[in-house]
Amino acid sequence: MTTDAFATRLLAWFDVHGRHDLPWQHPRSPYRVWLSEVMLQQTQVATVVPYFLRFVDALPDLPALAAASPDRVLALWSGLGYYSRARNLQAAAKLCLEFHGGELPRSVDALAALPGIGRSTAAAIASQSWNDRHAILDGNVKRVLARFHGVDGWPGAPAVERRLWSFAQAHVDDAALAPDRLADYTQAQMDFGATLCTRSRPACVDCPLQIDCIAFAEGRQNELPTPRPARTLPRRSAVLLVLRNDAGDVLLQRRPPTGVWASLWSLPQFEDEAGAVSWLGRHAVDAEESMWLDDIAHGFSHYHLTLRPRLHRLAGATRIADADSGWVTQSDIASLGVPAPVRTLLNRLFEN
DNA sequence: AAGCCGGGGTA
DNA sequence: TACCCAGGCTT
Repeated sequence: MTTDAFATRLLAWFDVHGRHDLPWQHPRSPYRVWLSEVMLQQTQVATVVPYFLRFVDALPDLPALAAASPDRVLALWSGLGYYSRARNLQAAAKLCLEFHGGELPRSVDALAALPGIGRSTAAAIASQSWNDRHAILDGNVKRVLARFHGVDGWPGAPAVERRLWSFAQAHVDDAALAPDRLADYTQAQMDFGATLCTRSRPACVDCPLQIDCIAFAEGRQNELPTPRPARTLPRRSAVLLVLRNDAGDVLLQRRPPTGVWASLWSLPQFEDEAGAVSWLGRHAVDAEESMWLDDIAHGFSHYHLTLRPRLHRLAGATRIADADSGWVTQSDIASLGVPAPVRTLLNRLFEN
């Protein structure tokens, strides 16, 4: 199983072609590795880099993260998506302060017991922070192993995923993989999948694993890994109320603690126009002027959403703010967690 | 096992 | 448009 020298060939490739200047590598601390790994869940490197730099500048260590207000953390996450990652991140920081002396725990099992850290992320943190010998299995590794070992079937299927984990474990257990190179090996797998063994048009001519790669031998590198089974996503629509008062401020509401965009600040949202009209009537809102703005198309992983914003300019003093809503200025919005399409809409609004 | 949870890059 | 990405949590 390990005679293919998978790990050592990958490391030799990494020394020449790997990425050695990512921001979380300099300096490389457990806190920065952890933050980067969570940000990188289902999110590409180029997207993460500016968010990572802003986050560590604002909250440079674990105690600072634990002590920050939840709204501050969500604001720093705003635009990255999957906001439960941010909530879990802070919850984990508080657990570390309470149970682990203010640091990340030193074992993968204790890491994986923290919210937001699963098996692969725990292994990535431990190997990169302390050179611990643990296998990772992220999207990159799944693709590389599916090709190298010729594994058929969608990697998201549990049976396929179990096979891929066993291959990943066998490679990391290779005695030829030096104990001081586990951090590099983890990074090498990610870099290899992200830059050479890419989803489309992999650079097989430059591949150090080519002679043992089953997909290449069978000419199936463009067919593996097997794509996810097709699914047609449902379409939904919603009406957003853009209320502006005399001062030009906009009314934002905190969203419910569960569901999409949980606990973020957004515009009042309704299933349809009737719901919006009813809400306006209940709050005795008297619009001086109103108009429909351009629709916003927004895609989620499980449905498509069309947002239909309706602008109302309100006359006179309107008192509809409470603990979960308030009138905000353009500069207020910068410090709040706001869904990306709503932030785009508000930025356009304030420019006019 | 399947559904939920964002946003952006890419072909 | 459709798919994928340094996944994990909930049911």
